[in-house]
Amino acid sequence: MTGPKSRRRGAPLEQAILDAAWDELREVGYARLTIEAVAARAGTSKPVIYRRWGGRAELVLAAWARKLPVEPETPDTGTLRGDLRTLFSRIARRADSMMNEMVAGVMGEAFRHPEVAALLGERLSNPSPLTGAVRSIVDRAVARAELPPVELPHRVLRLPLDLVRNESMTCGAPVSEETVGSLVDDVYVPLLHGLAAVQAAGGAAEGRGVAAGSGVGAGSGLGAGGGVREDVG
Amino acid sequence: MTGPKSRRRGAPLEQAILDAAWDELREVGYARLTIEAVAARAGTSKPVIYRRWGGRAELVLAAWARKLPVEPETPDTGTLRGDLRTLFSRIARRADSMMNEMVAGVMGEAFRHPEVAALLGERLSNPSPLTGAVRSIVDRAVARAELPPVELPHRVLRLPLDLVRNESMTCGAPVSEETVGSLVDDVYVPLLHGLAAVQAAGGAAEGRGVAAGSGVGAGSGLGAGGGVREDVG
DNA sequence: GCGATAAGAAACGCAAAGTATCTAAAGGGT
DNA sequence: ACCCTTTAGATACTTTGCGTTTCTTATCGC
Repeated sequence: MTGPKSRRRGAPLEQAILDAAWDELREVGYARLTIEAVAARAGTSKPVIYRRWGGRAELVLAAWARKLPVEPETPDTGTLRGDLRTLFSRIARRADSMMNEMVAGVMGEAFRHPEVAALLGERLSNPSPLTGAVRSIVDRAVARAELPPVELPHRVLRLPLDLVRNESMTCGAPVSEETVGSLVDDVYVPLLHGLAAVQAAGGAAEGRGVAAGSGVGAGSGLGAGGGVREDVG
Repeated sequence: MTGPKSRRRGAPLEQAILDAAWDELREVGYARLTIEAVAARAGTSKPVIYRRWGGRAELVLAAWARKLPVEPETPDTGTLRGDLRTLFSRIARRADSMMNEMVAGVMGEAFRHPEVAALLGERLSNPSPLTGAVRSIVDRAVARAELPPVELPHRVLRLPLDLVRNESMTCGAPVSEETVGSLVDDVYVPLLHGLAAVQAAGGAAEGRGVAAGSGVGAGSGLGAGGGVREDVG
């Protein structure tokens, strides 16, 4: 054996710490994850971790970043709605409670640490493999003439993930099949049809869709509302 | 004066504590809010607070619940798009960083305390005054023939708030006018048109819209994906 | 091998959580 | 007016984890 006094450095040590952090995250969650526990699990000590990362949030984000996005196999059920339900369900499974608890926790700290906010935002706004799946699903639906040709803005591409995450986080529980159905049937499918319609109508007026010249109160008028702002929900 | 030894009890004391909690929240935010500080500000002591609430999350939720939802004056700019932009902007202003930091923080704890999750979920899924505003805006657009008649499912009614909150929380910064524009133009307006179209077409097939009989992979098949579930974004 | 670098171990001060104990004030009932 | 139950308010305590400091010594580049 290497003996009781072998001492790792650099990359291998870093990997060990990140692995430990990830395992700890899976076992106790973000709220109960402590630097000390990660250090212990990695067989190292706190200062080694603090020398590399600024705190829990950064450590966890680094551990997360190592996990490569899983390319979801694009579902192919034969209908737009079926494909979307399958896709949304898969997202809902993967966005399990550990993941969401982590995101919620990191978010809480992101408000105080701009660099954490930046890392998190980057992580959440680039669901690259998912956007590909959405695109293929829609393309296939267009090919089947189930949907008029439509171009999907970035916002719409990332919407599935945003919807599911929002749902999962606000109810703090796994997203039910019923909810998935509602997201697909009440929101996403109609949205796709609407986008197609709007693009067919507005034709020339690219980019900013719909009634493109109409924005009356659009700029920064924003009306009254300057007062109380106590509540949102 | 009442003298240095006047002692509040019951409701008045409770109100004082909740006010203190709210003020503290506004000043230092959820992450840095401590029970001790709230007790000090309210001129009372920790045990008094712990006798009434289980911890930060419950205390803060109670303080929040006292703030009555502000009835937003329904904007009236003359166009659907203008009204929506104004409404979304107002939501974005009210969902300021304090609010979102609080929600994020409470969410973090909600995963460990089911009762907190319940309170939070209830609070977030009933944006009653907002749904009214959305309805009026849409009704007016329908009256102007800017939009075919359309019925809005609950999910669609709460979508504006969900979209803005999601945006605000994931980027940890105020939602820009540009983002608001994207939410309205790329998502919400097309969605409304799509809903109208779908309802006009599907006519009889109420409730669950679109291709109502098609759900192939809908049930619980959910395909592969059972393996890695490491990443979402 | 030598010297710079950095890991590992231990301990620190600090802050806040949550709990326990005690006192004395408030308020209700007679 | 009194007593008696309730509970506010004060204080102190244990625990936990943070983030830091110090010191020793293993590892690596030269």
